[in-house]
Amino acid sequence: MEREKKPAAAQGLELLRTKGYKITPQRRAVLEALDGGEQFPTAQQVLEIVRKQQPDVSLDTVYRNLTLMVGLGIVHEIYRSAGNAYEMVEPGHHHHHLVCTACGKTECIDICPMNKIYEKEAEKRGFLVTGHVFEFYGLCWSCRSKLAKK
Amino acid sequence: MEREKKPAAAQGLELLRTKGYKITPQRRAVLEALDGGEQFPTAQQVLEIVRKQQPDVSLDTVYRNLTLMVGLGIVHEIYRSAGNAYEMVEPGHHHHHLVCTACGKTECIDICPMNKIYEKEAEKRGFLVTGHVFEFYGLCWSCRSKLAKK
DNA sequence: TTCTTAAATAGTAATTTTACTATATGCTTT
DNA sequence: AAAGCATATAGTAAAATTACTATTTAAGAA
Repeated sequence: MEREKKPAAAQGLELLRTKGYKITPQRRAVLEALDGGEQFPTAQQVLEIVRKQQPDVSLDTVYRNLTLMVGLGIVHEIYRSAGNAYEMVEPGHHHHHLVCTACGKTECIDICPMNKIYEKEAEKRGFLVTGHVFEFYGLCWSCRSKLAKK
Repeated sequence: MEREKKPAAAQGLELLRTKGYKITPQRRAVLEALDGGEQFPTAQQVLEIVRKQQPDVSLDTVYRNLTLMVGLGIVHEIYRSAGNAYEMVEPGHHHHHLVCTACGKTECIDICPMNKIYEKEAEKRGFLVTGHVFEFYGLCWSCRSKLAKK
């Protein structure tokens, strides 16, 4: 049964094409893995999903394309001590994350502090802002409970 | 000639002691390396500085202590594609950074968007915020010029 | 000071991420 | 449809980061 293509992956492909990047089966697969699969996969998990369809894809290719897509704003990268996570950027749903430093649990928070003032401040210094990272680190409910019991 | 101890490093040691962590020569050296040496050193660079005084210190020890200090808010970690950078947190000078994705150049920007509203929003979800990351990524003046010339 | 003990370390291994190179392939032009 | 070419890939190597274990050591108690 053919899986329906989600809009975010399609828009990602369109942007790649517009920017002059080639549309390869590997790139399609990476985008589809992010779109269809589980939330916040690591690079390894993306590779595993991709290999179900294309067994010969290399880890290097996954990393190279994730990095490219992060740079283009198609994909969001979440820094975590035990393996970074990736997430498809849903157009019109810009947001950030709560990351538990104990168990790695990651969830969205619909907040963003970015504004023109900040960008102008950077521009004054000759800096062209192409992206930003804003994440909360701390303890999720489950880990707070466990630590309190000690 | 005895080097004068800087206040930030001293406060870091004090916090470690308060929290029950042991004061080891390695921890002193890591703090002094961050305080005295060059700006935004990588873990490798911290190790090199530390080894000038204590040649047998292991890389593991440097990483372990940097991570500990980041968790305690003594040290700030800056995520960069080619090697993360570290910075002593100067009490009373909370700030964030501009990071050039082309050359890695890093500079401070005296801005922070964190506020009570955000923390309360996280608390509603059972999440205890212990830290946050807010960084700008883009191109510095020098790299913008080089890319324009192509 | 000496003793005790939990925490920290050095050394090493494992994992994650990035870099390199020869080959293959998507895209444009013919 | 075929050719040319710059880009992308697989495979591998290198570098950065995290984890593991036996030994050492800082800090409090006797």
